[in-house]
Formats: sequence, structure tokens, C-alpha cells
Amino acid sequence: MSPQNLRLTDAEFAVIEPLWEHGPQTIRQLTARLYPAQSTSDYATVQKLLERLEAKECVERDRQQTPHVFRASIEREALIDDHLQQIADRLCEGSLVPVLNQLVQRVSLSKAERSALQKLLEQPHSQSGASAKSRRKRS
Amino acid sequence: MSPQNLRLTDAEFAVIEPLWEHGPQTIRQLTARLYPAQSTSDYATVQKLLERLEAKECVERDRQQTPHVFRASIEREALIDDHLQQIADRLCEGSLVPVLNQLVQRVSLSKAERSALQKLLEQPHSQSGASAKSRRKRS
DNA sequence: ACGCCCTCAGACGAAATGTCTTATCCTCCC
DNA sequence: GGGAGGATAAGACATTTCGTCTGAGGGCGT
Repeated sequence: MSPQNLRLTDAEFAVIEPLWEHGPQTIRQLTARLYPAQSTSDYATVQKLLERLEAKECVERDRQQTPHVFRASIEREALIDDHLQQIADRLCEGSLVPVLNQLVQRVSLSKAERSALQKLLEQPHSQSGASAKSRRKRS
Repeated sequence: MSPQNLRLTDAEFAVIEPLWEHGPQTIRQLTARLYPAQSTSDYATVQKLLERLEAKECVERDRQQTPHVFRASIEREALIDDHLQQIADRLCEGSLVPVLNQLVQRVSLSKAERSALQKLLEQPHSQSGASAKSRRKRS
């Protein structure tokens, strides 16, 4: 169900970010945030980027209201998941386990963060078998 | 020191992968692996991709020998790091901590993997202060 | 009626991407 | 010596992506 192989451009990220941060908005509101000058072509740029995000099913628009109101149709966390899986697919034969190991070695955690993480690990929300891979199923 | 914001294309990944997997190789060896047909243009394609990887400083060539021998000049792990940081930069204000939390929740670990990970967490290879972010310094 | 804001369609140049061609060179071997 | 085979180097090529921008048309309030 979750998306697959999404590739957003930098400009697209810049547009979806305020949708996550501040909720559904119109093109004009987004333009005001992103391009303080708010020229006509700035407005059109945001419009085009939203159109492309819509095509990628990352954004939905409510066409009932006018001006249309846009909301992110993918959660920030789902996009993180998708990107993590992309790393796994390209660099670790699809397995997230090496990605996790790499990340744990690399990040430096505060004591609080570390113990929170350990707690998470103790809760066996899923205890997979002996499989070392935990590959993802993609539709 | 480690790279920054590397973006390899799918074809480039396909070329660097056997360099990681099987060590330094010539264009012909790589072409044989990737394009069994090994047409002249296939050879040239691999050549061009290596040239671009060299420009991105992901691959080095030994020009002493002929044919030139290519080796990956970036470790697989470093590339994972780089991509993880890119996720953090775009989706988590640069912090790897949310990325880690997301990954831990998402991946399913075997008992062995889980305990190995817990051991890693206990080793305080770095005990950062109270900082909740652990941002990366980029040159 | 006019202006303003909106939507929609599409043009535009620059860059990226994967493929392929050509020219030139080196070296081995008959 | 001269040709064949394989290597490097340079760049052409079509297609797609990316960010930006223009213009046509519709609806609505004053």
C-alpha cells in the first residue's frame, strides 16, 4: 500500500514541507511562504509543482472549494520509509538491516534518546523468525 | 571529508556495484558482467558511466596499467551514510534521530539481530550531550 | 463592465541520462 | 612493415526531467 520508489525533487520537497508543517493550504498561501515576492510566475511555479506532486500521489487537492485546497496525501514518515527502502534496495540487496546497523553506528544519541531506543527494541512489536533479511514486499 | 549529496543514477549504481562486490576491474570485465552481449556500444556505455562516476569521485582509475583498472573510491557504507543524511536533511531538519526511530519501528529483526543491535547501543562509542539533534557538519 | 483571482494547458531552456559513433593510438604478431 | 584487435578519448544524440514562465479562459464581486 505504501508508495514505492518515490523521487521528489528539491523544489517539490520545498512545496510539500509546509503542507506537512502547517496543514492544507491554497496555492497562494504556499506561494506566500516560499516566494515572498509572490510574482505571477512564482504562483504558476508552485501550481506546476503541486500538479506534479499530485501526479506522484503525494498531494491531493480538494476541487470542491475554490481556490483549491491542497493537502499532503503521504505522511512524512511514509516518505522516510520509502527512502530507506530505496537505500536498502540499491545498496543492501533490499534488506534494511545493514542500513539500520550503519545508522546506529553513525548517529550519536543522547542518553535519553538511547534509552528510548532501547525501550523500543525491547517491545517486540514483531518477532520475525530467523530470517536475516526482512525484505520488503513491493506490489 | 566524507562525500556530500552524492546522487548516483541507476545505471551508475549498476556499475559501481560489481566494483564493490568483486574488486577493481577493467571496462571489459564490467561490460561482460553487465551486458552479456558485450557490443561495442555497451562497452562505450560502461566507459561513459565510469567516467561520470570518476567525476563524482566515487571511482578511481589506475592509468598506469592498460587497460585502465577501476576501483570504487567510496565505500558502500559511506554511500549509505550519505544517503541517510540526505533523508535527514530533506525530511528531518538534518537530524538522523527521527530517521533512526522510523527505521527501528519499521524493520523487523531476528532475535540475533536485535541483541546485536542492543549490544551496539550499550557501547558508548560516543556519548553526546543533551543535544537532541546531532546535526551533521558539512564542509 | 471591469478587474482580479483562479484554473488549465502548454511552452521554454537548461541539465541530466543512457546510448552510441567516431577518431586516434598502442601493441602484438605474421 | 603493416595490419588487426583492443584501448582511450571526445563528443553527438534522443529522451526525459526540472524549474520557470506565458497565455487563454472562467467566475465573481463591485
